[in-house]
Amino acid sequence: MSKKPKPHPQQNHFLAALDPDVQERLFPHLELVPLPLRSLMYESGRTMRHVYFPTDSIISLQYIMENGASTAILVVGNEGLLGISLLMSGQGTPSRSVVQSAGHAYRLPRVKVKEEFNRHGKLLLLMLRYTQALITQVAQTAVCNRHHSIDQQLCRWLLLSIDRLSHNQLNMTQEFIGNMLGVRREGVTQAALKLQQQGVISYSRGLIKVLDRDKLETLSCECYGVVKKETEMLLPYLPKRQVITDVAAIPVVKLPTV
Amino acid sequence: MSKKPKPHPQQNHFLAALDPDVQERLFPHLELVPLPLRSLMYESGRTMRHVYFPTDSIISLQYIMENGASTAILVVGNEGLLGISLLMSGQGTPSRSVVQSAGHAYRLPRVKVKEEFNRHGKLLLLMLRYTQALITQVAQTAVCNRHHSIDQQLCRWLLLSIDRLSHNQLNMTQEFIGNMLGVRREGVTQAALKLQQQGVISYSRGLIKVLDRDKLETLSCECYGVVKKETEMLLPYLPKRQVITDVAAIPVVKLPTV
DNA sequence: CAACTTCTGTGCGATTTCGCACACAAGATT
DNA sequence: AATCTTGTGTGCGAAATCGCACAGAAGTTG
Repeated sequence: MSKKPKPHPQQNHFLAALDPDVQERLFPHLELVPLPLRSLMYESGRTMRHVYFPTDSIISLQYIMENGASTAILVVGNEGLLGISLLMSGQGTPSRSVVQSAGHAYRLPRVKVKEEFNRHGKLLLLMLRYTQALITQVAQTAVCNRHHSIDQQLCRWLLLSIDRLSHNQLNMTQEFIGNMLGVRREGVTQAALKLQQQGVISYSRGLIKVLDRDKLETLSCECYGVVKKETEMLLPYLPKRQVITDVAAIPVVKLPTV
Repeated sequence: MSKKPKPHPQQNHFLAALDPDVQERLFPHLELVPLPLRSLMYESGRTMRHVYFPTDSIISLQYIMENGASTAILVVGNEGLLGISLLMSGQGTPSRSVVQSAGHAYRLPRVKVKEEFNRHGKLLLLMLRYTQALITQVAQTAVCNRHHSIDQQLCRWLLLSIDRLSHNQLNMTQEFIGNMLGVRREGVTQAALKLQQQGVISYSRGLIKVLDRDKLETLSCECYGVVKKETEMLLPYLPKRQVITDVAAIPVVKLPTV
């Protein structure tokens, strides 16, 4: 296969929504980072030096219990960014961030973002709105964990994921999904089987294809809809006033693997 | 019983931590609001015109499902404030806020807070830190809902609540706790019985007394500790530089009951 | 004090999820 | 082709929780 073209920074909606002057200040410091499946972006206790803006990748944020059990509480794709806590307090969070769908992200040094943040312009404004959408997603996860079946939660999870991609395929095993939802792998198998029998998805060895998105929505709990609606209300990144960027000139960085 | 003295604004740690000049600008607009048990502070779809700073009350924030089931995702006491979403986006959230422990709160018109917020001073700084602590609490609730027993969650809930009061008594029925945790009333009864038999709490008809706080902590899941640690790290409201305020001059407001 | 409402205790079968064990299937390795 | 690793399907008893029904206890009201 030949070399694929680099993704453009503007593919990340958050970056795209920044004012041209902000973009002009920040974009010279951009680095492109390929994100292989399952690489570890952040772990509790470590220091994060960059803020990441996914273009065609998905990062999920999970909390890990002392006994190793985990739950994903948030999915970040090209609608947002990873690392708002760096702006809010400078402190890390007691969480872990893992690449859930391989792809790329642009990143900026936390210092540069912080500088721009302190100008109290569009970046601050967008960050606040994104934070509220984030809180909604986390809160709805809490509710969902309490009240809904594995079947419903699987639907929600699949929808949240494909919403953040330009295709309908997901690279994740049932074991992985189990970790994300905080349930047994067998439980995911049962739920996935039902979906496959209904022709909603098909899958094999870690590759899931969504065949009937509409049906998936009807089978999902209301949680997905609530989050989606709130997100769309809070993040209407409408007029993309783009700064022309020479993508080729942006350096590419390799992340260390776990 | 004779009239009790008004609580002081500085009893709210957030207000107390503001710089004197900020306090001087804001405090003239303060109103004192008595918060009767179970009064409704906010409901999804309504407009909030004030930001509330509890002094000796607790407000809990819950999400309601279409079928009426609910889960509390956040507890707000004198360490924080209700209404950050007004600052973050101006939009409401799909949640409901209820007074969980009667008492008082000071409130400020959203416009005044927003004005001060836009000065990008201490208020903004504190608000960001508080928001991060809030996210941690919500996220930990999500994890807890997934992985821990009713017994453990009851302990967590009791601890979060009494931490925000100056005494060790809680006014809530088991039915109410059930609504907050999103579990059946009978489940709460079972869990509460165990605690009472171990001498950790005593209760009768909606009045719970915490007798052995230490034991309660050991019986709780790790979620409580994580939230507490993060909160203390993020909100070290250290030097209280107080503006002398004439409490008597602050107007008192009555909230409409549900 | 009688009637009523509210809160708490208890029992039981249904349901969901868990934990574990194991079989099988599809790629990957040699 | 033979073997190994990884991912998926299945069966079972155990545990937690649910939904419901009802009884009794503690206040409240008339």
